[in-house]
Amino acid sequence: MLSKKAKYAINALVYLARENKGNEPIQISTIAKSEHISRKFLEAILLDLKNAGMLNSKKGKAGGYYLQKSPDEINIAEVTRLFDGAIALLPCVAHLYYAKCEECKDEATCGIRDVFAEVRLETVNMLKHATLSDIINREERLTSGQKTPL
Amino acid sequence: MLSKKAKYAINALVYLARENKGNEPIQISTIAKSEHISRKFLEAILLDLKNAGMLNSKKGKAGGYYLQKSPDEINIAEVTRLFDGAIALLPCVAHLYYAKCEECKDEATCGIRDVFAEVRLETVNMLKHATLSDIINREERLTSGQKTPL
DNA sequence: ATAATTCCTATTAAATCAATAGGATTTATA
DNA sequence: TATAAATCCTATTGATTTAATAGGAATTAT
Repeated sequence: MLSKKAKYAINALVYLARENKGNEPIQISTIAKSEHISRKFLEAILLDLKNAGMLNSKKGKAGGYYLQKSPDEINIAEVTRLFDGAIALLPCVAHLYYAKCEECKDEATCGIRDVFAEVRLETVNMLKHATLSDIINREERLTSGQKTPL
Repeated sequence: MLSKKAKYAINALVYLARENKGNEPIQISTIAKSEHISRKFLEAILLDLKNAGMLNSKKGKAGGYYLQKSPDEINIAEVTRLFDGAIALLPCVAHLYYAKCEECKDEATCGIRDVFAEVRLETVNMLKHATLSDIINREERLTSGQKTPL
Protein backbone atom coordinates (compact mmCIF):
# COMPACT_ATOMS: atom_id res chain seq x y z
CA MET A 1 0.00 0.00 0.00
CA LEU A 2 1.02 3.57 -0.59
CA SER A 3 1.70 5.66 2.50
CA LYS A 4 -0.68 8.51 3.29
CA LYS A 5 2.10 10.91 2.40
CA ALA A 6 2.37 9.51 -1.10
CA LYS A 7 -1.38 9.45 -1.55
CA TYR A 8 -1.82 13.00 -0.29
CA ALA A 9 1.05 14.15 -2.48
CA ILE A 10 -0.62 12.72 -5.56
CA ASN A 11 -3.94 14.27 -4.61
CA ALA A 12 -2.33 17.66 -4.10
CA LEU A 13 -0.42 17.48 -7.38
CA VAL A 14 -3.50 16.52 -9.34
CA TYR A 15 -5.40 19.34 -7.66
CA LEU A 16 -2.73 21.84 -8.68
CA ALA A 17 -2.63 20.52 -12.23
CA ARG A 18 -6.40 20.72 -12.50
CA GLU A 19 -7.17 23.99 -10.71
CA ASN A 20 -4.12 26.03 -11.43
CA LYS A 21 -4.04 26.75 -15.15
CA GLY A 22 -2.59 30.23 -14.66
CA ASN A 23 0.08 28.98 -12.29
CA GLU A 24 -0.66 31.57 -9.65
CA PRO A 25 0.32 30.30 -6.17
CA ILE A 26 -2.32 28.36 -4.25
CA GLN A 27 -2.16 28.24 -0.49
CA ILE A 28 -1.57 25.07 1.49
CA SER A 29 -4.77 25.56 3.47
CA THR A 30 -6.84 25.82 0.28
CA ILE A 31 -5.51 22.50 -0.97
CA ALA A 32 -5.83 20.94 2.49
CA LYS A 33 -9.50 21.88 2.73
CA SER A 34 -10.37 20.77 -0.76
CA GLU A 35 -8.59 17.43 -0.49
CA HIS A 36 -9.43 16.73 3.16
CA ILE A 37 -5.85 16.61 4.37
CA SER A 38 -4.42 17.92 7.65
CA ARG A 39 -2.87 21.31 6.88
CA LYS A 40 0.29 20.78 8.90
CA PHE A 41 0.86 17.36 7.41
CA LEU A 42 0.35 18.68 3.91
CA GLU A 43 2.83 21.45 4.65
CA ALA A 44 5.64 18.93 5.04
CA ILE A 45 4.55 17.03 1.95
CA LEU A 46 4.49 20.08 -0.31
CA LEU A 47 7.90 21.09 0.96
CA ASP A 48 9.27 17.70 -0.06
CA LEU A 49 7.68 18.05 -3.48
CA LYS A 50 9.30 21.43 -3.80
CA ASN A 51 12.73 20.12 -2.82
CA ALA A 52 12.27 17.37 -5.40
CA GLY A 53 11.72 19.98 -8.10
CA MET A 54 8.10 19.20 -8.87
CA LEU A 55 6.63 22.23 -7.14
CA ASN A 56 7.80 25.74 -6.52
CA SER A 57 6.54 28.20 -3.98
CA LYS A 58 6.09 31.84 -3.28
CA LYS A 59 6.69 32.85 0.32
CA GLY A 60 4.95 35.44 2.45
CA LYS A 61 1.53 36.98 2.12
CA ALA A 62 -0.36 35.86 -0.99
CA GLY A 63 2.18 33.08 -1.27
CA GLY A 64 1.53 29.44 -2.01
CA TYR A 65 2.54 26.55 -4.22
CA TYR A 66 2.42 25.98 -7.95
CA LEU A 67 3.70 23.37 -10.41
CA GLN A 68 7.31 23.79 -11.36
CA LYS A 69 7.20 21.24 -14.17
CA SER A 70 4.45 20.77 -16.72
CA PRO A 71 1.71 18.26 -15.85
CA ASP A 72 2.94 15.77 -18.43
CA GLU A 73 6.42 15.80 -16.93
CA ILE A 74 5.33 14.75 -13.44
CA ASN A 75 4.50 11.08 -13.09
CA ILE A 76 3.32 8.83 -10.29
CA ALA A 77 6.47 6.72 -10.32
CA GLU A 78 8.65 9.57 -9.14
CA VAL A 79 6.12 10.72 -6.57
CA THR A 80 5.74 7.31 -4.93
CA ARG A 81 9.50 6.79 -4.98
CA LEU A 82 10.00 10.11 -3.25
CA PHE A 83 7.79 9.21 -0.30
CA ASP A 84 7.75 5.43 -0.17
CA GLY A 85 11.06 4.47 -1.72
CA ALA A 86 11.36 1.55 -4.11
CA ILE A 87 8.45 0.53 -6.31
CA ALA A 88 9.81 -3.02 -6.45
CA LEU A 89 8.40 -5.61 -4.05
CA LEU A 90 11.83 -7.14 -3.39
CA PRO A 91 15.00 -5.12 -2.73
CA CYS A 92 16.96 -7.28 -5.20
CA VAL A 93 14.86 -6.12 -8.18
CA ALA A 94 14.78 -2.44 -7.30
CA HIS A 95 16.80 -0.16 -9.53
CA LEU A 96 17.13 3.09 -7.65
CA TYR A 97 16.94 1.42 -4.24
CA TYR A 98 18.68 -1.86 -4.98
CA ALA A 99 19.79 -4.02 -2.06
CA LYS A 100 20.78 -7.66 -1.88
CA CYS A 101 18.38 -10.14 -0.27
CA GLU A 102 20.66 -11.32 2.55
CA GLU A 103 19.22 -14.80 2.55
CA CYS A 104 19.54 -15.27 -1.20
CA LYS A 105 21.95 -17.87 -2.56
CA ASP A 106 22.28 -16.86 -6.19
CA GLU A 107 20.54 -13.83 -7.54
CA ALA A 108 21.20 -14.74 -11.14
CA THR A 109 19.26 -17.99 -10.98
CA CYS A 110 16.57 -17.08 -8.45
CA GLY A 111 13.11 -17.86 -9.82
CA ILE A 112 11.41 -15.71 -7.21
CA ARG A 113 13.51 -12.74 -8.20
CA ASP A 114 12.63 -13.39 -11.83
CA VAL A 115 8.91 -13.13 -11.06
CA PHE A 116 9.26 -9.92 -9.09
CA ALA A 117 11.53 -8.40 -11.71
CA GLU A 118 8.69 -8.74 -14.21
CA VAL A 119 6.20 -7.27 -11.77
CA ARG A 120 8.46 -4.34 -11.09
CA LEU A 121 9.05 -3.69 -14.79
CA GLU A 122 5.34 -3.61 -15.57
CA THR A 123 4.48 -1.49 -12.56
CA VAL A 124 7.17 1.09 -13.17
CA ASN A 125 6.12 1.26 -16.78
CA MET A 126 2.50 1.94 -15.90
CA LEU A 127 3.33 4.45 -13.18
CA LYS A 128 5.71 6.35 -15.44
CA HIS A 129 3.00 6.77 -18.04
CA ALA A 130 0.61 7.97 -15.35
CA THR A 131 1.41 11.67 -15.50
CA LEU A 132 -0.74 14.41 -14.02
CA SER A 133 -2.06 15.12 -17.50
CA ASP A 134 -2.92 11.50 -17.98
CA ILE A 135 -4.77 11.38 -14.67
CA ILE A 136 -6.81 14.46 -15.53
CA ASN A 137 -7.64 12.93 -18.90
CA ARG A 138 -8.88 9.85 -17.12
CA GLU A 139 -11.02 12.01 -14.82
CA GLU A 140 -12.60 13.70 -17.79
CA ARG A 141 -13.22 10.45 -19.60
CA LEU A 142 -14.77 8.92 -16.48
CA THR A 143 -16.87 12.00 -15.79
CA SER A 144 -18.38 12.20 -19.25
CA GLY A 145 -19.01 8.49 -19.21
CA GLN A 146 -17.00 7.92 -22.37
CA LYS A 147 -15.02 4.79 -22.90
CA THR A 148 -11.54 4.74 -24.37
CA PRO A 149 -12.01 5.08 -28.17
CA LEU A 150 -9.27 2.54 -29.07
CA MET B 1 8.02 -4.03 -0.38
CA LEU B 2 7.05 -7.49 0.79
CA SER B 3 7.41 -8.18 4.49
CA LYS B 4 10.07 -10.64 5.61
CA LYS B 5 7.29 -13.03 6.54
CA ALA B 6 5.96 -13.09 3.01
CA LYS B 7 9.43 -13.43 1.52
CA TYR B 8 10.41 -16.24 3.88
CA ALA B 9 7.10 -17.97 3.22
CA ILE B 10 7.75 -17.93 -0.51
CA ASN B 11 11.28 -19.19 -0.02
CA ALA B 12 10.08 -22.01 2.20
CA LEU B 13 7.31 -23.01 -0.21
CA VAL B 14 9.66 -23.05 -3.19
CA TYR B 15 12.10 -25.09 -1.15
CA LEU B 16 9.41 -27.64 -0.33
CA ALA B 17 8.23 -27.80 -3.92
CA ARG B 18 11.78 -28.32 -5.14
CA GLU B 19 13.22 -30.68 -2.52
CA ASN B 20 10.21 -32.65 -1.50
CA LYS B 21 9.13 -34.75 -4.44
CA GLY B 22 8.09 -37.71 -2.26
CA ASN B 23 6.12 -35.45 0.08
CA GLU B 24 7.72 -36.88 3.22
CA PRO B 25 7.70 -34.29 6.04
CA ILE B 26 10.65 -31.92 6.21
CA GLN B 27 11.56 -30.35 9.52
CA ILE B 28 11.37 -26.64 10.18
CA SER B 29 15.02 -26.52 11.22
CA THR B 30 16.12 -28.10 7.94
CA ILE B 31 14.30 -25.46 5.92
CA ALA B 32 15.48 -22.70 8.24
CA LYS B 33 19.12 -23.68 7.80
CA SER B 34 18.90 -24.07 4.05
CA GLU B 35 17.09 -20.79 3.50
CA HIS B 36 18.88 -18.78 6.20
CA ILE B 37 15.79 -17.99 8.23
CA SER B 38 15.43 -17.83 12.02
CA ARG B 39 13.92 -21.17 13.08
CA LYS B 40 11.45 -19.71 15.54
CA PHE B 41 10.28 -17.11 13.08
CA LEU B 42 9.84 -19.71 10.36
CA GLU B 43 7.84 -21.81 12.81
CA ALA B 44 5.11 -19.18 12.96
CA ILE B 45 5.17 -18.70 9.21
CA LEU B 46 4.75 -22.37 8.38
CA LEU B 47 1.91 -22.60 10.84
CA ASP B 48 0.13 -19.80 9.03
CA LEU B 49 0.69 -21.54 5.72
CA LYS B 50 -0.76 -24.69 7.20
CA ASN B 51 -3.82 -22.89 8.53
CA ALA B 52 -4.28 -21.39 5.07
CA GLY B 53 -4.35 -24.87 3.57
CA MET B 54 -1.15 -24.66 1.56
CA LEU B 55 0.91 -26.89 3.83
CA ASN B 56 0.18 -29.81 6.06
CA SER B 57 2.25 -31.16 8.90
CA LYS B 58 3.10 -34.27 10.81
CA LYS B 59 3.61 -33.74 14.52
CA GLY B 60 6.02 -35.38 16.93
CA LYS B 61 9.31 -37.12 16.26
CA ALA B 62 10.16 -37.40 12.57
CA GLY B 63 7.48 -34.83 11.94
CA GLY B 64 7.67 -31.80 9.69
CA TYR B 65 5.92 -29.95 6.91
CA TYR B 66 4.94 -30.87 3.38
CA LEU B 67 2.87 -29.36 0.59
CA GLN B 68 -0.83 -29.90 0.92
CA LYS B 69 -1.67 -28.67 -2.57
CA SER B 70 0.23 -29.35 -5.76
CA PRO B 71 2.93 -26.86 -6.74
CA ASP B 72 0.89 -25.50 -9.63
CA GLU B 73 -2.02 -24.74 -7.32
CA ILE B 74 -0.06 -22.50 -4.97
CA ASN B 75 0.62 -19.03 -6.31
CA ILE B 76 2.41 -15.94 -5.05
CA ALA B 77 -0.73 -13.83 -5.01
CA GLU B 78 -2.33 -15.88 -2.25
CA VAL B 79 0.89 -16.09 -0.26
CA THR B 80 1.53 -12.34 -0.25
CA ARG B 81 -2.13 -11.67 0.56
CA LEU B 82 -1.93 -14.03 3.52
CA PHE B 83 0.97 -12.19 5.13
CA ASP B 84 0.83 -8.66 3.76
CA GLY B 85 -2.83 -8.18 2.97
CA ALA B 86 -3.96 -6.40 -0.17
CA ILE B 87 -1.85 -6.47 -3.32
CA ALA B 88 -3.39 -3.18 -4.45
CA LEU B 89 -1.54 0.06 -3.73
CA LEU B 90 -4.72 1.90 -2.77
CA PRO B 91 -7.45 0.51 -0.52
CA CYS B 92 -10.14 1.63 -2.96
CA VAL B 93 -8.91 -0.69 -5.72
CA ALA B 94 -8.36 -3.76 -3.55
CA HIS B 95 -10.81 -6.61 -4.06
CA LEU B 96 -10.38 -8.85 -1.05
CA TYR B 97 -9.33 -5.99 1.24
CA TYR B 98 -11.41 -3.16 -0.18
CA ALA B 99 -11.78 0.02 1.84
CA LYS B 100 -12.88 3.49 0.88
CA CYS B 101 -10.27 6.25 0.66
CA GLU B 102 -11.72 8.55 3.32
CA GLU B 103 -10.55 11.69 1.58
CA CYS B 104 -11.95 10.70 -1.82
CA LYS B 105 -14.80 12.69 -3.33
CA ASP B 106 -16.07 10.38 -6.04
CA GLU B 107 -14.61 6.95 -6.54
CA ALA B 108 -16.31 6.44 -9.88
CA THR B 109 -14.61 9.41 -11.53
CA CYS B 110 -11.27 9.39 -9.71
CA GLY B 111 -8.39 9.37 -12.19
CA ILE B 112 -5.90 8.30 -9.55
CA ARG B 113 -8.01 5.31 -8.68
CA ASP B 114 -8.22 4.46 -12.37
CA VAL B 115 -4.43 4.29 -12.64
CA PHE B 116 -4.03 2.12 -9.58
CA ALA B 117 -6.85 -0.15 -10.65
CA GLU B 118 -4.86 -0.97 -13.77
CA VAL B 119 -1.69 -1.53 -11.77
CA ARG B 120 -3.49 -3.85 -9.41
CA LEU B 121 -5.07 -5.82 -12.23
CA GLU B 122 -1.74 -6.42 -13.94
CA THR B 123 0.06 -7.25 -10.72
CA VAL B 124 -2.53 -9.72 -9.49
CA ASN B 125 -2.52 -11.33 -12.88
CA MET B 126 1.23 -11.81 -12.87
CA LEU B 127 1.34 -13.03 -9.28
CA LYS B 128 -1.47 -15.51 -9.86
CA HIS B 129 0.42 -17.06 -12.75
CA ALA B 130 3.54 -17.26 -10.60
CA THR B 131 2.92 -20.68 -9.07
CA LEU B 132 5.57 -22.74 -7.31
CA SER B 133 5.90 -24.84 -10.48
CA ASP B 134 6.38 -21.73 -12.55
CA ILE B 135 9.08 -20.46 -10.21
CA ILE B 136 10.96 -23.74 -10.33
CA ASN B 137 10.72 -23.68 -14.13
CA ARG B 138 12.23 -20.23 -14.10
CA GLU B 139 15.05 -21.43 -11.86
CA GLU B 140 15.83 -24.23 -14.25
CA ARG B 141 15.73 -21.99 -17.27
CA LEU B 142 17.99 -19.46 -15.58
CA THR B 143 20.38 -22.15 -14.34
CA SER B 144 20.87 -23.80 -17.72
CA GLY B 145 21.24 -20.42 -19.31
CA GLN B 146 18.39 -21.03 -21.76
CA LYS B 147 16.12 -18.28 -22.89
CA THR B 148 12.39 -18.64 -23.18
CA PRO B 149 11.77 -20.51 -26.49
CA LEU B 150 8.77 -18.45 -27.59
C1' DA C 1 9.89 -43.74 28.90
C1' DT C 2 12.44 -40.74 26.00
C1' DA C 3 13.66 -37.67 22.59
C1' DA C 4 12.30 -34.97 19.01
C1' DT C 5 9.19 -32.47 16.86
C1' DT C 6 5.11 -29.25 15.95
C1' DC C 7 1.75 -26.12 18.26
C1' DC C 8 0.42 -22.09 20.85
C1' DT C 9 0.59 -17.76 23.56
C1' DA C 10 2.85 -13.96 25.19
C1' DT C 11 6.39 -10.55 25.15
C1' DT C 12 9.67 -7.24 23.32
C1' DA C 13 12.79 -4.00 20.91
C1' DA C 14 13.11 -1.35 17.05
C1' DA C 15 11.40 0.92 13.27
C1' DT C 16 8.00 3.40 10.76
C1' DC C 17 3.90 6.18 10.21
C1' DA C 18 0.87 9.97 10.74
C1' DA C 19 0.51 13.66 12.66
C1' DT C 20 1.18 17.92 15.88
C1' DA C 21 3.61 21.98 17.93
C1' DG C 22 5.93 26.12 17.84
C1' DG C 23 8.21 29.45 16.10
C1' DA C 24 11.58 31.61 12.34
C1' DT C 25 11.52 33.71 7.98
C1' DT C 26 9.63 36.03 4.13
C1' DT C 27 6.61 39.15 1.60
C1' DA C 28 2.36 41.99 0.11
C1' DT C 29 0.02 45.83 1.33
C1' DA C 30 -2.25 49.44 4.17
C1' DT D 1 7.29 50.93 8.19
C1' DA D 2 4.17 48.06 10.85
C1' DT D 3 1.14 44.28 10.23
C1' DA D 4 -0.88 40.23 8.63
C1' DA D 5 -0.43 36.22 6.16
C1' DA D 6 1.97 32.95 4.19
C1' DT D 7 5.94 29.35 3.73
C1' DC D 8 9.96 27.18 6.02
C1' DC D 9 12.21 24.38 9.46
C1' DT D 10 13.09 21.42 13.52
C1' DA D 11 11.61 18.66 17.04
C1' DT D 12 8.44 15.70 19.35
C1' DT D 13 4.88 12.33 20.04
C1' DG D 14 1.59 8.46 20.13
C1' DA D 15 0.14 4.61 17.71
C1' DT D 16 0.99 0.86 14.92
C1' DT D 17 3.59 -2.59 12.67
C1' DT D 18 7.51 -5.52 12.10
C1' DA D 19 10.69 -9.03 13.17
C1' DA D 20 11.76 -11.52 16.09
C1' DT D 21 12.42 -14.26 20.90
C1' DA D 22 10.95 -17.12 24.93
C1' DG D 23 8.93 -20.82 27.10
C1' DG D 24 6.47 -24.43 27.47
C1' DA D 25 2.27 -27.67 26.00
C1' DA D 26 0.98 -31.33 23.00
C1' DT D 27 2.10 -35.03 19.97
C1' DT D 28 4.47 -39.06 18.10
C1' DA D 29 8.31 -42.49 16.57
C1' DT D 30 11.32 -45.48 18.57
